[in-house]
Amino acid sequence: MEIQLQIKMNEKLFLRNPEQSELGKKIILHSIQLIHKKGFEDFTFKKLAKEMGSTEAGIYRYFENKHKLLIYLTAWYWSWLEYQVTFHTNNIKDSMVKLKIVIKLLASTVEDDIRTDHINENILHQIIITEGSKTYLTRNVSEDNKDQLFKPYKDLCAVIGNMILECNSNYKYPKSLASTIIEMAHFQNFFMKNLPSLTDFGGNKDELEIIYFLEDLVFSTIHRT
Amino acid sequence: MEIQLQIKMNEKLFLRNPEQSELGKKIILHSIQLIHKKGFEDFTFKKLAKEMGSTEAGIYRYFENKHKLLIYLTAWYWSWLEYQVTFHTNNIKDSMVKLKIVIKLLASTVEDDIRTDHINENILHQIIITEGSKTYLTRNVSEDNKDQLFKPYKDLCAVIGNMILECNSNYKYPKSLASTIIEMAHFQNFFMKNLPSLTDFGGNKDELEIIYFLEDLVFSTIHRT
DNA sequence: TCTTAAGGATAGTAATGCTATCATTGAGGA
DNA sequence: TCCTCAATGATAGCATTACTATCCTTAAGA
Repeated sequence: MEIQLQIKMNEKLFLRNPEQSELGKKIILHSIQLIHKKGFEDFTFKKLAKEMGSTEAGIYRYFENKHKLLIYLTAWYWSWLEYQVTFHTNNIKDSMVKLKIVIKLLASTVEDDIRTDHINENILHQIIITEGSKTYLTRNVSEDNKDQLFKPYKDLCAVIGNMILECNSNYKYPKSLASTIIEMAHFQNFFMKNLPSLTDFGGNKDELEIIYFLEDLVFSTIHRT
Repeated sequence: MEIQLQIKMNEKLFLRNPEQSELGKKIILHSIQLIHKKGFEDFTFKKLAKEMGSTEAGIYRYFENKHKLLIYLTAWYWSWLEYQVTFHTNNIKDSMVKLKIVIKLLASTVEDDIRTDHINENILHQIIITEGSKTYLTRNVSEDNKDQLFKPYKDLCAVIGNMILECNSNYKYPKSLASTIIEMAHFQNFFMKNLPSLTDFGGNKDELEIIYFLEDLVFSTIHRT
């Protein structure tokens, strides 16, 4: 069987839905490649247009500006990841096991999901690590938040928060711990690769270490005696 | 007695030392105000020049670009904070007490240090919360890191890591836990104010809650049974 | 056949991110 | 006292960025 994965995105994220045209999908495909190649600061719609063999104006018909495009990609990523979490924890009773699966999904190298043509999840994951927090660390957070642009991130955080509560319904900070896990899965990865003295993973640069660190952190915290 | 506080900054952070002239100090003073007011993305040297009643070219004689200026301010902040940590934990034997002091210093509203004329630490702290991670989340991390631009941050992380080891020399991830504390002191604060559903601090917006969360996290992790 | 929406082509404009040049001033040295 | 030189101010200029607007072509659908 051949399955295509479609994620329904918030309409406020775009001017025209990029999933519904060839040009739109090309924008997504090439923007992921180009942001990864140049970094978000050095990425422009003009360069993207050139890379795609299209025009700047054409891209502006889909996305208001490059920041909205980044929010789109990030929102897509978190939605996709929540789906992964749901799928991989399905039918599992033990909440600790579920949490371990989540940590692994958050902190591991992602493999490209072939059910999504124009999105390379592996590269997208790397982008989210470096650029993800820039989506909300702005003057516009509140406004963007009112438009629900961060809903996928908040939903995932809620899902993880609930798993934490299933492990220990007396734990007082499930949501803060959930956002800590999510952020740290990415930051420790970034630090490991770029500022290794901020971590204990030194030269070996093994993602497994991050998983162990996070598991230790989470389970000692929620199973406090 | 009247004491002035001077922090010696890495020479690579500037073209001309802003501490050593009136114009330089004005740049620091007004850049803190303006970044706080407009956010880093919307902050430009032209606007800063206008605000200061100086010229764009004049500012470029001190700082290569606005990103370097942000790194300067951030590096200054972390140096100042390490000094605060050293000062407030001086003569204290109990490592747990020391760690609690650090957490409090990291997560509390900072008061303006009158020993530094041209720097408002309270506002600077708010800037670091929102803009701090943008200093390293770039394509240039490795290069900037080679120039030692992040040394104050890494030094503080090392200090905290050592305190963690003093509490429990068997704990395996002192540095990662230290960077987690530092980052989360800021992120949870940002979330509390802007994306509260990512935290458990809801409407009350009390920094004390963040301190309790971090203390619980740290001490259950390092005192795991 | 007519309509219309999507996309290509091109132009234009204000702001940004610089660099360069020249004049002024004021402090310190000869 | 004069000279020098570094710091600053004033102004200009230029490539790029971040858009917006217009016009044209094409292909699908009613």
